[in-house]
Amino acid sequence: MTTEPNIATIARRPLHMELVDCLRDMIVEGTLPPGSKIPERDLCERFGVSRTPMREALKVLAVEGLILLSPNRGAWVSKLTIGDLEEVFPVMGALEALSGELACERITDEQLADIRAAHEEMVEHYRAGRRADYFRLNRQIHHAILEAAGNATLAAQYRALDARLRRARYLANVSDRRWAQAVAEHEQILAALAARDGTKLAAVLKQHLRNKFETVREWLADHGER
Amino acid sequence: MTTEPNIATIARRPLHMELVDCLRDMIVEGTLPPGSKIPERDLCERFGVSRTPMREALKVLAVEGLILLSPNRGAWVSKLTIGDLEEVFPVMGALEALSGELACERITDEQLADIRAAHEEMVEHYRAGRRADYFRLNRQIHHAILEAAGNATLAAQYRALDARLRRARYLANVSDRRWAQAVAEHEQILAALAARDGTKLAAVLKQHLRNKFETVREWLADHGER
DNA sequence: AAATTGAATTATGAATCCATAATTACGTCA
DNA sequence: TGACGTAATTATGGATTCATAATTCAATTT
Repeated sequence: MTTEPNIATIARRPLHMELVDCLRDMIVEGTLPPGSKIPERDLCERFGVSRTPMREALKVLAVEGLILLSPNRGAWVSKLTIGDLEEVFPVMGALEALSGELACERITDEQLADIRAAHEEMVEHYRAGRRADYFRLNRQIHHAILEAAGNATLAAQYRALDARLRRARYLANVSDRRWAQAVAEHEQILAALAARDGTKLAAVLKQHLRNKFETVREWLADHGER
Repeated sequence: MTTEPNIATIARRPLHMELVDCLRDMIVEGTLPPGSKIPERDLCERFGVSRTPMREALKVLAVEGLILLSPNRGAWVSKLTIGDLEEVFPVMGALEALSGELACERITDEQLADIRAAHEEMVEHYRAGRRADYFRLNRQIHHAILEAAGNATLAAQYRALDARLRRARYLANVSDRRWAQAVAEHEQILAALAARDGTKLAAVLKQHLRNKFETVREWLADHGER
């Protein structure tokens, strides 16, 4: 929300914010694997900070849903179960659809051009089989659509959920068939955006999301966290 | 998410959680008015706690969006502007619609009966002009629908946004016209739920939400926080 | 009189310390 | 050998302390 303390400030970021970003990355990238206990003291030593900012950071990550705090027992990295997945999917679907509708109302030609460029580059990476680069551009495109929707509240909500899934998406390798399908969907996404067809875009994005979810679901079923 | 530390624990709640709940209420009820600075030290004395748990609580509330932290400058209660409102509305609308659809898929006859009972009581309060009691039951009904939807992720997201608006809804007096309209909509909500008509319920809930928003918007326009 | 500088005050950020709950390790007994 | 109970250890929750950034306010200058 919009409460600005009177004066714009340049101050350096507090330690706990720095820690939140570091820890979030560590969780998303699997350095801190799901279900593992978070060794508060060890982390403090590793980062060279005292427990106070670390504890503040853990409180923040708990609200974001990435870790779970148990009174007097410490912090655990939250697991992602198939059940969780089935809960998160409809919520993200609703948000994703909304982002598509809003983006079509508001996107500028310039923003569209940027997305188109990223799309072309992404397709190149797909053709060359460069998974990591593909994923980077993919993320960038979805981020840009969210940006074009021009709704900070929506973006924040979406990103919070996305972070919880990204851990699994990070590990799950898409099959060739699903990958091809995803690229085809991206073509449709671009077309709908260009036509400013919000209803269409919402539908495509939702389908695209389902694709992602199936990938994660299969991975979870195999590498089973229960 | 579902990570349970191995053993279920009965332990007493940490202080900072207690504080989060207290402060959230104080903000929602206007004891800490929007835009005001939060006097950390004073609050610590008032509650008889040290600064450590208080600061942890402030971090949590900042993630929830109820307060705004400025490095080295302290915490302010976030304001709600009309611009914020227009951002939050579509997001809540999407979540509200989803909750309606899911509730229709899953609600049990027993849950429906409870909601019907609450509805009857609420209508009584409306007829008698008891605003406070009406609001309490109203909130209870919406809570029950969210419960019936059986999606904890959805519920958490919705409640976070709702808390940010409740401050204004708390103060804004609905006009007689809007109040009557709201009650009429609640009749429709009940009917759609009973018929398990998810599409219909989603539409009604969304319209109902718009009603609420217009009330808040008018109040904001008058008692203008910009 | 208004504005600017600098000292005094106050509040925040972070580290350390202490009490207590939880876990682990060990020893005893069935 | 295995289960139980108790002591030792460890980790967490909370209070306190210290350093530093921000604010206040008075004094000086224009």
